[in-house]
Amino acid sequence: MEQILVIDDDDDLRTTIIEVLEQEGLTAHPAENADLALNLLKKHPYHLVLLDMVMPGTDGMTAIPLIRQQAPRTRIIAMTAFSSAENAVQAMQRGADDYLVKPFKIDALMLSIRQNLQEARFQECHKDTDMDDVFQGLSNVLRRQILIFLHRQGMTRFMDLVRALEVEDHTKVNFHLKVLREVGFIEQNAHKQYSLTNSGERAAECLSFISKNI
Amino acid sequence: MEQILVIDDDDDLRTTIIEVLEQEGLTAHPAENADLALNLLKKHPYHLVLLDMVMPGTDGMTAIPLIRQQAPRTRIIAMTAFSSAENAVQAMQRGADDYLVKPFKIDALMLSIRQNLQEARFQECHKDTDMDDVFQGLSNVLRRQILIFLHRQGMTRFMDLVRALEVEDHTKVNFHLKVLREVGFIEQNAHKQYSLTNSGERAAECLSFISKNI
DNA sequence: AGATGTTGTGAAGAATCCTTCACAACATCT
DNA sequence: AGATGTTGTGAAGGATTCTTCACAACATCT
Repeated sequence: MEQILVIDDDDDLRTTIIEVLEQEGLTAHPAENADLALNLLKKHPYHLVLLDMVMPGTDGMTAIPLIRQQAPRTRIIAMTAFSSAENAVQAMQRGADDYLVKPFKIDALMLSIRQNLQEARFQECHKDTDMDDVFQGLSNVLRRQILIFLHRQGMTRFMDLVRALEVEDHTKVNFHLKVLREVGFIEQNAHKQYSLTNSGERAAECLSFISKNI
Repeated sequence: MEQILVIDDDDDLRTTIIEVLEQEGLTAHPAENADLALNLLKKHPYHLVLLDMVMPGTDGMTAIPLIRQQAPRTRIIAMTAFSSAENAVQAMQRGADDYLVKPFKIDALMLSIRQNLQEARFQECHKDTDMDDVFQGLSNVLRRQILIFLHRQGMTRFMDLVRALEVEDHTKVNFHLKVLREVGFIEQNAHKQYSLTNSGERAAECLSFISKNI
């Protein structure tokens, strides 16, 4: 069952939204401010949060990165009555996945929720690569260089990659490309160009996270 | 020198922006439509593109993911005269890094450019400090289990660790402890209890980061 | 002292990972 | 067509990593 957290200080609206969500067969919990919400998120995993931007105490804009930090995989839909393009951009830059302008139709809300839950589920099933595969992919210097190069460069053809990495024996690169393909980090398009899959992108981001943090 | 690509069908605006950027000491190239821009991006790496949303031919909104795919690390600043929150959200969801509403002050443009270039540069510093040791330490299931256990548990004696991990042969654990010690992730105190060093703590945090994000 | 449990070493072999080599299919250019 | 460059396979062997085994120093308990 999909778990949803509704963060809004307006009692009526919060209750209404929760009733609608439960009618739609989703499980929804209320939180009347951001701090309570963060506590709930600490204890329990949610698939998605609906977050009001304007609240007493910690406001929504501030809360976004805190929620992101606490629950990196949880979808965040920002809601606001005072909308502007600048505000929307800021919310997205801080990590919101969508941004709804009040008053919205229930249909619009449900559409956004359904889409975000589905994308999350898609990424989830793409995540079935286990930690072991990840480390299998990352456990070799050349493979890490390939990942980083493709992360920076995007689509690249085989020999260009070989030359960029300054490897004399191209079959060596081939061997490691095969490993990366088997692990699901890279793929080839119709023109035989290599690029990262999204799980490969995430792996490359992990690499940069590690190199930053070690 | 920072390379910038200005994509706009309005000749006057394009020229003006390029002049300003060059006065600021940046290198800027023009492209009057999205297809020309994609060709330029294929040939040459840019740090940042300024992208008009409304153009004949491939429009800006369509171009964003294409640019993203061709040049994943290039910053994209979307520009539009017809702004709405919905439009801004869509641009960000497709991969824009910022979204400016025309007419904008030159100062606002330069601020966004400077910020984006700086963040990009920050992410760039990928210095391959001995990542090899790190991965040496993390490249084995049992070693990862040991790290995670010590991260949760703190100081632990040898046989307690062996039993907690349910390994039948204690010398196996010993072997991996030795590796972890050589890499500098763990240490022993006077009572022969094992615990994480601070670099070991950081490694364990990387592990949990990875398991959250993959 | 003797029995039991803890902590550790070193070496041999197994398993895995990586490199190298020989070669081949295919595209592109002259 | 022939030459050149690109992309790829498979097998052999070398290198590294992991497991297992035999054993030993030391503490603790009875």
